Amino acid sequence: MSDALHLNNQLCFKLYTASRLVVRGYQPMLKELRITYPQYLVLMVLWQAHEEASLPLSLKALGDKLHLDSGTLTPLLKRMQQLELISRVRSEIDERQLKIDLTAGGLELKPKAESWRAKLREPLLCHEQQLRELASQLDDFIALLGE
Amino acid sequence: MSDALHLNNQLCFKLYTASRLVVRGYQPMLKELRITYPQYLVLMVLWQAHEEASLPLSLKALGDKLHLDSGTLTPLLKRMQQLELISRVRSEIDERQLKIDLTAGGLELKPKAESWRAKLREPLLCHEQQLRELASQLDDFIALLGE
DNA sequence: ATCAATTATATTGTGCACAATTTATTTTGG
DNA sequence: CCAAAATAAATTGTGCACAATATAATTGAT
Repeated sequence: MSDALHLNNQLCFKLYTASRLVVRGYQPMLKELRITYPQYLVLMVLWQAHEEASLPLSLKALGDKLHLDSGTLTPLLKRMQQLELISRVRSEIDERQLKIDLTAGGLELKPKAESWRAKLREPLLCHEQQLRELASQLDDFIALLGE
Repeated sequence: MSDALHLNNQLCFKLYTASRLVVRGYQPMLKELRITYPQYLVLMVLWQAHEEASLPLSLKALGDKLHLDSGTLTPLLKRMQQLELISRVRSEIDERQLKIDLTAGGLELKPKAESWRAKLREPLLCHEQQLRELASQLDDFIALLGE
């Protein structure tokens, strides 16, 4: 049969599709918050760092968590600064580093995101166990590919 | 604790990360074949259609399989035409439709991709069952989100 | 037969991803 | 101390994704 290259047999395509579908699901929230999905990911890192009192974060530290480099983050963070969600300041200790911090505006979005997240999860509640399994398998897979 | 928005607890972020990691894994093949990952997906659809003797495909039919619209596909297919991997011809029956067909050049890449795929899977062979599970769970998840 | 609705593709504009290179700063080994 | 290596960001350039809109061909209901 030789369907090795059959699209629907390819894990890569399933991941690509699932990832885009999820982002699509976030659109109502993102539209209301007036941010993009990658910007939402950045905010999640910063909200979390805020909880842990480890703000500000360098661009590098942020990029390590998201697996993104300065080529992606530099323009993205400039846009977020324009939106007054974050601040971008050179470290005085090490002039190479750019310190990223949350502004009041960026912090304000957190409770809104939390309530949206609850709302978006609602239709999936009855599949909680299935989602937990998927998440766990993805963790293994990501570890397998070398993280 | 309130770690609902913790990055590592978010399925969406795992999918986003896993998807990008896989594409990264394909880079050696893509570099040799001188194509991008989305172009590889298009070729997979066309190779499969070729097997089923259902070429040419309209842009619409291609987009339905990949869940991509003309905004993405039109420029992508134009580039693939430049690379002489595909042909783009208006349907004579319905002038709205653009028929996409494989060229000899596009067909030539298939055996190369097949052998690359075998090589790329090699290090994962011992996790065959785990990958099959993940694929199956992704199918369920994609169906859950409405496909 | 005609025109309104539908369908297929193209276009425009924004924002990632990422490879490759550049610039500036800091660290380190001799 | 100093030059070479390492590190952190920025820049440049290409190619998706996708929303929104435009254009043109076809269909369908009257």
